[in-house]
Amino acid sequence: MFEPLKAKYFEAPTLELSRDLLGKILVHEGPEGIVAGRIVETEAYMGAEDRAAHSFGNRRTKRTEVMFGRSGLVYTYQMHTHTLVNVVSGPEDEPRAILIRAVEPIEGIEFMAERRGHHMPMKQWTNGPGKLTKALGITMDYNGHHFTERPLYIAEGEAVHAVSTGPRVGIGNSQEAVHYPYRFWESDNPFVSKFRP
DNA sequence: ACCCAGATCATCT
DNA sequence: GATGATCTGGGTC
Repeated sequence: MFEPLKAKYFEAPTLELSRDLLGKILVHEGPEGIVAGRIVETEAYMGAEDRAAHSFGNRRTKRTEVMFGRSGLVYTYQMHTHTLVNVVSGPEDEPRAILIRAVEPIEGIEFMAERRGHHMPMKQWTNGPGKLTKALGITMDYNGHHFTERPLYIAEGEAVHAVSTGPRVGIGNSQEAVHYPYRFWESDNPFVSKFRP
């Protein structure tokens, strides 16, 4: 089946890792069974110097604390009623993270359908950061977990065909950071999220 | 295009 | 202790 990647994998520079995570498999071995999705969209948040990052200016709160830890840790946070999941990146005390914005359903289709609602077309199950956490059953309980460990981990996958880059989504008030090309997605993949105008 | 659900945090009072 | 903003999604208009 799927095997977790080693901790060393997550030590790559943040932008490189954001690009490389495309095609990898996000796996959750939940109580009901295995659900997995192929990562097709990510966004890098570059820590102290990035106005769009929670950790801008090394802001350290209960929420951002895990971003200061070692690479490969799970950073989850709530956006209104939704949970969003990030991969912590960079050495300790460099509070960088990569937001997983979209995945392509691979395994456990029936569990995803159940959690997202059978009336919804498959394309809309996981094409957004709040949607994929719900589809895969990822909750705030995983904050501080490590992506090399079951039951929530990242595994080797199928290489991406082509990668596009562009500005990040939904960071309107972040001044100069608004235009940084820190969003990565697999070109023409139908499970990539819609840009928010 | 708007509305609202409501966790977390900064910035008030 | 209250308010306003946010890395969003679903429903409705």
